[in-house]
Amino acid sequence: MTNKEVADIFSRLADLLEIKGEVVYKIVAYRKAADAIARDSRDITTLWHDKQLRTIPGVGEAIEKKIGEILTTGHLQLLDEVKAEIPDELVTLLDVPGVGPKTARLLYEKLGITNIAALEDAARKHLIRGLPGLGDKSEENILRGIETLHRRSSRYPLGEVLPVAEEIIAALRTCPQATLVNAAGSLRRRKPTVGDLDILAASAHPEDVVDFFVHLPRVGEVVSHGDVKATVILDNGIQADLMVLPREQYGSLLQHFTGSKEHNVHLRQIALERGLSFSEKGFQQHDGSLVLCPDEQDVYAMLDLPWIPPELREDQGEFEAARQGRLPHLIELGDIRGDLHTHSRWSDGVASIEEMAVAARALGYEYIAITDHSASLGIAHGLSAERVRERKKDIDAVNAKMAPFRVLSGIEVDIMADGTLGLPDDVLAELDVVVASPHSALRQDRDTMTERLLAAIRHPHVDIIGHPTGVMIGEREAASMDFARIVAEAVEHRVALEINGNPARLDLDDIHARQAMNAGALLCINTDAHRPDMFGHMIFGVAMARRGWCEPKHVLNTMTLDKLQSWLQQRRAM
DNA sequence: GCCGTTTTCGGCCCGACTGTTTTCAGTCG
Repeated sequence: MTNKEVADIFSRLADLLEIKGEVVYKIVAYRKAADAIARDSRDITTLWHDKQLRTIPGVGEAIEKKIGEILTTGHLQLLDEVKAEIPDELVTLLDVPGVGPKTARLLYEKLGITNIAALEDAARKHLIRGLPGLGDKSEENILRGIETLHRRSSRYPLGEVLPVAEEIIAALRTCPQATLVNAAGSLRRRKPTVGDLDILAASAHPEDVVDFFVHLPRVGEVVSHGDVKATVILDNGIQADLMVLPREQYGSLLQHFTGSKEHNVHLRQIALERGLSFSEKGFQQHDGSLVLCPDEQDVYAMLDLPWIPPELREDQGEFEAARQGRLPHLIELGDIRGDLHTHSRWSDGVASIEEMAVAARALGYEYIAITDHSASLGIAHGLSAERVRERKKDIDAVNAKMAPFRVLSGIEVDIMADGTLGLPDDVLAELDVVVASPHSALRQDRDTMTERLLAAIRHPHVDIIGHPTGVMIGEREAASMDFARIVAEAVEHRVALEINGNPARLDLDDIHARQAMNAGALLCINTDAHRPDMFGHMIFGVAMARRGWCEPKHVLNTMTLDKLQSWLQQRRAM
C-alpha cells in the first residue's frame, strides 16, 4: 500500500469524524498525520517494518497502531464503524462552498440528504429554509454554491493563474487609496497549482479599496464583501480574495496570508511560547497592547528569526534552519546562465536555431543547447542520424556568427519502454549534450519504470534525464518509480536530473527536487522551449528549485560556459 | 490524538464575514 493510500484513509476518517461531531483536536491530529504520511518520501511499509513510524511528525502511539492494522488487514476497523454511522457519500457535501460538517450532518439527519443531487433537489423544493438555523438566504447560498462547484475546477496551474493575478494587481494599483498591492497565498509561495488568488493591499481607507476591488470589470460574482476583505469569482471562474489593512500592519498581513497554514501554526506557536499572540493585525502582548509590523521582516525579527523566503514556508524544517542560521541561499533567476533543453524547427519547434539563440542571448544567457527530438518519437518530427549531422552545420554557422555566445549541439533522445535509447551510440557520441527523456509507456509498473530510467542513467552518453517522472499538472500522475534509487544512481553516474519549467509539467516538482538535492544529485533547470517566448518558463523551474531548497551550486546550468564544457568533457572521459 | 528547554496533563493559531441570531455558530482562509 502506498503512502498516499494510507494517508487517504486517515483523511477520510477525519472528514467523517468531523461530520459526526468528534472533538476537533482528534480530527486535526488525523489530518496532520495524513498530510505528513503523504508528503514523507520514505515508504510507509518500510517504516513500519523498521518500527520507524513514530518518526513521522504527528504519528503517535494510536496512529502507529492503526497504520499497522491498515498494512496487515488492508483496512481500518474504526473507519468501517464510522461509515456504518455516517454514510461515506456525505463527505461530498463538504465540497459545496458554504456547507461545512455541521450543516452536512443536519441535512442528513433532518432530510436524509447524502449527496449533492439530493441537496440541490431539496433546495429547489424549499425544504432547507425550514431547518433550524437555516433560512431562505442559506438555501439560496447552497444553490449558488452547487453552481460554483460545477463551474470551478479545484486547482489551477501556476502558469495559468500568475498572469491573471498580475492583471488584477495592476488594476488595483490604479486605485488611489491603495498604497501597496501584492499577491500572497500559494501563488506567492509558487506552488505548482493554485486554488484561489489571495491579494493584499495597504490603505488608510480599506473599505474604499475593497469597494474598488468588487467593481473591477473582471469580477463576475461577489461572494462576500466586508469592510476590510472581500471574496469574488472572476469571469474565468477563478476565486479571488482581497484583504486590506493600514500600511503599518502590512507586514503581518502579508505574512499571515502568504501561509502556508502549517507554517503559520508553527510561527504562532513560537509566538505563544514568548507570550505573544500573533494575527494579521500584529503581535498582541499580555497587557493587550499590539506590536505592529509594517514589513514582513518585522514579523520574523520579533521572534529572533531571519526573514524566511515564501517558497520555504511549508513547515518542512524552515524554522529549525532559520533558528540555526542555515537557511539556504536560494537560487535566483539571475543565476541561470543557459538553457539545456530547447527545440528548433529541426524537430517540433517553431523557430530557427538562430532565432532561439538570439532570444536566449537577449536574456543574458551564455549558452543554450538545442535538443531536438530523436527520430523514435514519430509525432515530433524527430531527427534521424543523417539529420543530426545536417543540423550540426546550421549550429556551427550560428556559433560562428554569435560567439562568444554558444549553441551546444544536443538531442532529446527517447528512453524507450525497454530502457534503450532512440538513437545509436555513435550518433549520441557526436553530440555536445544528450537529454534522455521518457515520453511513452508511462504507466509501466514501478520496477519496470525504475529499471528503464536506471538503464538510461547508466548509459555512457546520457548527461541529463529530462522530465523524469512524466507528470503533467492536472492531467497525468507521475510515473511510479523508486525515486531514491534513481537519485542514488544519478549521483553515482554524475547524471543531472531535470527540473522542467514548462508550467504544464514542473517535473521534477519541488518535493522530488529537494529529495534529489539532499541526496547529492545535480539538477538542471530547463524550459523545454519550443518557441523563443517559452524561455520565460524558466521562472517556474527556478520556483520549483527554490521550493526544493536548491542553491546555485546544486544546478548545472548556473555554471559558466567554460565550467559546463569541462563538466561535459569529464563525463565523456568517465 | 499528539506533544513537552515552562507541561506525561492540559493545552492545541487567529480573525472576518454571513445569516439568523438578539449574542453567536458556522464557515472559510
